Amino acid sequence: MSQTVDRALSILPLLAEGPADLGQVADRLGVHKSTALRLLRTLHEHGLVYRQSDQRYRLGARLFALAQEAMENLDIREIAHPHLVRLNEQCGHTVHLAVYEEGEVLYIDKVESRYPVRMYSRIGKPVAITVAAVAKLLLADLPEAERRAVAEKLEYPMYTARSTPNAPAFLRELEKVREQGWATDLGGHEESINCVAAPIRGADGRVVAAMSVSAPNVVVTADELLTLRPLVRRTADTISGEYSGRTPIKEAT
Amino acid sequence: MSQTVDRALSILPLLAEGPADLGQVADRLGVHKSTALRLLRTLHEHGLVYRQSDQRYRLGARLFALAQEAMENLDIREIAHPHLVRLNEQCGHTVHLAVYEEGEVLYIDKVESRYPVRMYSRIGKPVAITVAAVAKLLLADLPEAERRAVAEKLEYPMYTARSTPNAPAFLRELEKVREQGWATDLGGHEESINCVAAPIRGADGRVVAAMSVSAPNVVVTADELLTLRPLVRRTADTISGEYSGRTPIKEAT
DNA sequence: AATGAACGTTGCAGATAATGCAACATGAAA
DNA sequence: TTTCATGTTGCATTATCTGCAACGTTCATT
Repeated sequence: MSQTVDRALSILPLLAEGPADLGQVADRLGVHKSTALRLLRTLHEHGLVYRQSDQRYRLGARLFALAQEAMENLDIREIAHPHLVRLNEQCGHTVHLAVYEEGEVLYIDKVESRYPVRMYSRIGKPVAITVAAVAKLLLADLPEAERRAVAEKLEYPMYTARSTPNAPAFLRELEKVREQGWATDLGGHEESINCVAAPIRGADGRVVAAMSVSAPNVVVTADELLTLRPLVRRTADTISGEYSGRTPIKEAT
Repeated sequence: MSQTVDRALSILPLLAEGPADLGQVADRLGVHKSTALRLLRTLHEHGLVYRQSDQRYRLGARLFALAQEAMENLDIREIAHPHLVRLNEQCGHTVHLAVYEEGEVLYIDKVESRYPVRMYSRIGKPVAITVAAVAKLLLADLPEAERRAVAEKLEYPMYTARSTPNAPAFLRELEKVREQGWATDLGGHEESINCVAAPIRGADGRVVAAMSVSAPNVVVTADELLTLRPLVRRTADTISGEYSGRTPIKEAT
């Protein structure tokens, strides 16, 4: 809707792929170098873009700070966190919290069981939307039309033999999930990992978030993991209750 | 340098404080509502801004994804990570990796010892720059003039009685750190936590990152922690060597 | 050492594209 | 219902962005 801003913002995903110099940016934007320069300068002033020692541009530090603040402002995350921790203490496995937003599902919290490996690589990162248990719950709650639209537009990578293969299969799965009110991912993303998930609902009954417990086959079998379903569900319901009761009046000045 | 883009980008930090409606955004930008609307729409199309159910705007999901990708593209992080893990295995304590960027110091990696508590609240978040051991190392390496300028502009919050109180004290500390080539934070941020840090240098000798080991008093005394200094330093030097040797030719197409 | 290429940078004139206005639409409150 | 607040659209004005061409630098090559 605003050409200049549109161009400027298009630079960000471009730089996300890796550092680029002025010429490359200008080319990929389809504008003159001087134009690209001025856009980059503006992005730079706002800290969204950084100029490294070799003169090339890459994404800047302010971006992290913004993402952090945004994350911390999410009401659900704040409310849910202690419950996720408690659940983790009870069952010992990894616990996730995820939300849906315009075609994407992303983890906004995670409590890990054992290994502290690369935790940051997950939170904030888009979820494998076609297979993750939390994604199924979040998508299953969308209005029929939107659900269809999203499902059609997705890609269906076969992470494993059990991955959801295509849109029709996905929609069927969503329908099932919708009816039963919980979801699983049994080796659909990584061969040896299973998950059970439950929805967190707002006051109006709409699903506002979803949480899951994940564990590798070597620790517990899928069947054993499924015995946790009532516990997961109870936790989710507790969070739902707390979230619904709350009046989030926050008058920013 | 570009007014339109400048205005649009100013919306982001504004929304980072919390959700806001059209009127509030327009007011704080000092522009007409219609203008603000069009800017917000453009931000929205790029996923940087999300419109929640109550019509108010808040920061969007794409921001997280961008921050993620940006982080994963940092060469130093990639190179350093395995070494951080190894160090963690050897000493058992929390290990941090941080970089400096235009007035800010931020953690870009972390390997935690025990509790998986709120790891995400740290990575990507600006560091307590006036007290953190890694921050001292990074700032100590700046050219005299810039170091002064940064030090003058900082705030000096007294987290504890041992926090750096003001700019002169900070500059003295930086001078000391600069000479000795390592740094500590002994209860300057949180009363019971101590850190030892060492610099990671590029081929030209400039400090490109800093790493530290942190542990609470209850686990090891400050003196005990300081015995780890050689180990930390050796690890940092190893990373330095690996980072310098590398030719980072990455022709993005 | 000198030449040339590649890249980043600046000033300028023209024209596109952003702005504010005013009117309309919508929905909530009185 | 009326009223108020908020979001939205079309349009004329003009401020703002664009592309050009020339200049400055740096680096590699001859």
